Amino acid sequence: MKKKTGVTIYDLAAELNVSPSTVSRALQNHPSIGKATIKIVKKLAIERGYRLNTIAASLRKRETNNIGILVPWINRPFISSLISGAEAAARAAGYNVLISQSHDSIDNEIDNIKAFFESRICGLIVSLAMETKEFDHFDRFFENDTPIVFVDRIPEHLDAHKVIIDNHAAAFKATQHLIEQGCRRIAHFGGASHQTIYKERRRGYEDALKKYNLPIDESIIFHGDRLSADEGLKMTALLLKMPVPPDGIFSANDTAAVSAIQYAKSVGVNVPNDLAVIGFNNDPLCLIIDPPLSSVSHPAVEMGRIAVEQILKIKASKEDLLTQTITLKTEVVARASTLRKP
Amino acid sequence: MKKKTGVTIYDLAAELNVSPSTVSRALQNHPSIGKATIKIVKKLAIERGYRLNTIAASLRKRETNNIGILVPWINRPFISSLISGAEAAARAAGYNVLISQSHDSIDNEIDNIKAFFESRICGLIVSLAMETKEFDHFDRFFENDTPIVFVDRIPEHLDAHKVIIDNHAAAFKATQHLIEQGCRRIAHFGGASHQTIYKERRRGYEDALKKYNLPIDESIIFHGDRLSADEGLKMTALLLKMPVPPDGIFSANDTAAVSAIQYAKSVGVNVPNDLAVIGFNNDPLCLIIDPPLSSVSHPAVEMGRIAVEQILKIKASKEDLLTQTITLKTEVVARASTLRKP
DNA sequence: TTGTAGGCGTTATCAG
DNA sequence: CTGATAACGCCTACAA
Repeated sequence: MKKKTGVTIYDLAAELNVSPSTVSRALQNHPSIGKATIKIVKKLAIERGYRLNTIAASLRKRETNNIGILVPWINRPFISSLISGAEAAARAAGYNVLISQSHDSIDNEIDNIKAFFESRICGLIVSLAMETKEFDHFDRFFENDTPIVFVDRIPEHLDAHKVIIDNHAAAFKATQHLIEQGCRRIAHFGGASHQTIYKERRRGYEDALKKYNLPIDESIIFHGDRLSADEGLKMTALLLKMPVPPDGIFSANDTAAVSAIQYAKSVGVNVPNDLAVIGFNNDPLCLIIDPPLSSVSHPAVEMGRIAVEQILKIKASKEDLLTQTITLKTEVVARASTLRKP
Repeated sequence: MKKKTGVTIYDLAAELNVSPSTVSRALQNHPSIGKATIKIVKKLAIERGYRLNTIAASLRKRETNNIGILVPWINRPFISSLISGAEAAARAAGYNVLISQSHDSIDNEIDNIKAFFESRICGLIVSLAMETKEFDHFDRFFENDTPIVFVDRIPEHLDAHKVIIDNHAAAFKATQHLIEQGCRRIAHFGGASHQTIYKERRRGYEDALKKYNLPIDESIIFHGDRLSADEGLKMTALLLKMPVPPDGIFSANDTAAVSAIQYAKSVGVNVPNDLAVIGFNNDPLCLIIDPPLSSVSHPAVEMGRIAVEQILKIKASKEDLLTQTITLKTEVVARASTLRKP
């Protein structure tokens, strides 16, 4: 198992009768190297097929050019789109992308963060595990000045760079949309309530109800652990068995919303007329379910791209940048699951 | 931006009055180091919070502990599951996973392979881009003895390690299932016909027809570029406008199959009685569409895991292993889109 | 503008 | 069983 080493800056230096440092500097367009020298060096580098040994450079600089991405699950439409956007942006800038998944477990999250740290990533993008409530495991990166950007599921009270959507506004608009379609008793499927995104979505939901003077009824507000299809079915079953069932559901994700539609159909409840349903994320499955599911668009690919751009920006600036939160736009995508015929 | 260096083997060596080499060897359980020494060294390593600098080790060993995964698209259910399986297995073994996507373009594939090579990955898992017909860009890895494992979309005639499913058998069984449900005129949606998986699926389809003495009719066999939802709609529209439309469709993926159902429903064609539809991959959307889509299960997570295991096995063995093709089992998952009432 | 020299932290090769 | 020494390939004060 021998790896061919390839051409080094020493080889080029020898051939050109200059020192290796000159070659090194020329290759990186160091200002103090003559234009002519730079040109000659680069020309030979190409001719000889020189390739930077990033490992050696990493050792010297004490960091790699790998950006780590930690997410709860890779195989979810929203997340894999986010990764896709991040990967494309990173690669375009000459960085690699390392991925790992917490499976929504805090222990995994801690382990993976540690592994990332030890492999000397040069930047980290994180969407928190459902379980995560403490953030000490990120401290080593802060101490280290390794840029971190939190995306989507973020630590609300941590002073850190973040890329999010306005969950409150999105939820407000989604709920408002249901009200505009005539719903007066709207249930809510939320996620773990310590997670900011779910807390905010619930707040948006409640604020919309308030604005329209509709009562907030705790008995039709649920919080799922995972908002899985299974949970969606169970929650809907509970709702529809109530003496006064709701006439609308705002679900904090699409999976549970789809289940709601499926369950409603199975017991002869008409969607959207008896029960209007709106989800969140605008996953591809919105277009598969019948009737098509209204949802809130989520710019996942863009979020991934911007997170990488933030990492690069932070790295590029010498001083510590003030932490910044970038909020991306979302909109209600109205489809047949909420559009009632007049 | 200063990175804390942390404890090195020199620090441990100094404190224990042994040489750094002894520490290094003790840490890796080198056989020629005394049990006692090993114990002492490891104990101190833990106490002092020593962490291996993988970059330095990589420089010395000329390879990293990063496994690269190149896939067409990350944000597809089947692929993200495959990555998920690979990531979990790699991480459990102490490896990181680098991902990149070709977007089904050969140029991207070549670029990404080059980037992987330059970042000195220690193993590579590849599922080919739709466009790929030549494989020279992998040569550098072969010359280098860096293990490659091809998964799913593989180079048929290249002597290499592969993890696949038996596409011919799967397609045969799927087609047979349609026949058993009474279909006599079965159309086929295939992918790029130079890709082995699609060629094999078509062969399986044709062989099933032959076995049951059904004619093979080229006019109801399509090959999509991407097998997208859009293509699915168009192909179905063509089929249903024929003087003698088919009574069954075997699609080489689920996306196009779902479109077929949607189109059929939109023009009042009953699924499964007028038109039975079966897809491939058993994506989550099979359970969303109404009627639920029959499909062929695809052990994507397992495929990812096994690919990583193969990489590790190849690395572990000193001599060049004979190339091996591992074929995973699939089965027909029959649902309402094909199950006709007697 | 360029060269020199030392070091990043580890591992492999020799000797003992 | 253990130690000294020399790489791995690059970068960066400091010197010239």
